Amino acid sequence: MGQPDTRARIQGAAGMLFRRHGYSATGLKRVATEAEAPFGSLYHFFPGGKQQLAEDMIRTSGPEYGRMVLALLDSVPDPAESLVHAFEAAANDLAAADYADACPIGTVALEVASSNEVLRAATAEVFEEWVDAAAQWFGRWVADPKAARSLACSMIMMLEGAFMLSRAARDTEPLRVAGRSMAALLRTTVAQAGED
Amino acid sequence: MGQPDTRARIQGAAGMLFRRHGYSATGLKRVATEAEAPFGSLYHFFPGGKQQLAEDMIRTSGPEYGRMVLALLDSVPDPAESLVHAFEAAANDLAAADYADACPIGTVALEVASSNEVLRAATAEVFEEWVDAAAQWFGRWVADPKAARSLACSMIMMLEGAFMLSRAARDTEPLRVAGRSMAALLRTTVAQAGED
DNA sequence: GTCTATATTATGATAGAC
DNA sequence: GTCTATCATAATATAGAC
Repeated sequence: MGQPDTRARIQGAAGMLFRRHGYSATGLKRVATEAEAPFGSLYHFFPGGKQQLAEDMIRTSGPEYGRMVLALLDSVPDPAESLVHAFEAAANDLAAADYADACPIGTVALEVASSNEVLRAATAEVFEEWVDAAAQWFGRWVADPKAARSLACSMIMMLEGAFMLSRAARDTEPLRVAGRSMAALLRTTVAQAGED
Repeated sequence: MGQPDTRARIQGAAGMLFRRHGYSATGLKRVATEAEAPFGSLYHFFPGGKQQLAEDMIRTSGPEYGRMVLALLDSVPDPAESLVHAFEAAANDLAAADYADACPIGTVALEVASSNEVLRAATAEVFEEWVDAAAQWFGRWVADPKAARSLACSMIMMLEGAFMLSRAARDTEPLRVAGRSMAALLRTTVAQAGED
């Protein structure tokens, strides 16, 4: 390695561009420029070209992002309050990034769902991992595994949908609404279980 | 008009491709081919090129789709049950379309959010219209306008997020979970208002 | 209004000197 | 491993015959 990790810079630039503009709109020339790397290095480190670069991003940034979101979920003792705080943190981050950087794989996931089987499968696996991890977290307050998994899946969906609406409107309100709705959903699930 | 509405065929083909593959991945050559229209006709009817074609799609298919979804929400007297049925209908439609045709503007909305101000604003206006219309519907069962609007926004977000996960996994389960969660959210909101 | 041909630029990808 | 030049192709867009 001559430069301080050319490969990492390429990965970083690709991840940023895929996240902001999606798969199709991201050109490899632009990736090389943004990474301050010669174009040839891109194919040296990623012989599979654009698809390999995207799959690498999905399988690296995806799990990382999942861990980051899950880590936000223990900010306070009350889980419902934690949900509100986590979505508020996401809202603040999104606004600070000028509504550019939301979910690293969401845009790509929709783009490739019907056109690239390799990348579709990669995004599906990441979503599945997120739901599994979140279901474990909800399991700490909801005894029924099916109920915990339903909450987990709902949280991921609400987050993705909230990112879409917040980015489109350039307004954090959808994300804040999503957090309050998830808190209400958790509270009512816990209360309902207590009745049995 | 010589052929039975060349313009409409171009609109239809563009809408289908934008919906399935997004904005960047949709080529105008392919649009013309799919529409069985000569390439020149495309620029004859849409001098603004790709962007005009996309904006037209967003402002036409967007409101149409909103009305279609809202119309599903009165299938049965109980509103919570209606929500479950509406999401189930969306799930069945998506599976029948081989997970290709979900929300007509969702993919485009994420793609253009940080790169095309005209199209971003168009998607934002459509989402706003949807939330307004849904808030009116929820208002029939929830007296507080803020609560009704919160439910409406949550429903749209949950639907968009569910489309993303269902398309990625090629599985209708996320959409069905979303419907049940929205039903629970409505029920708890109605119950909570009754306590006051 | 219809349709073909083409201009121009960008894309993903490769070859090969160093 | 680095970097440049270039390939082949496809993109958006336009010109102009009919």
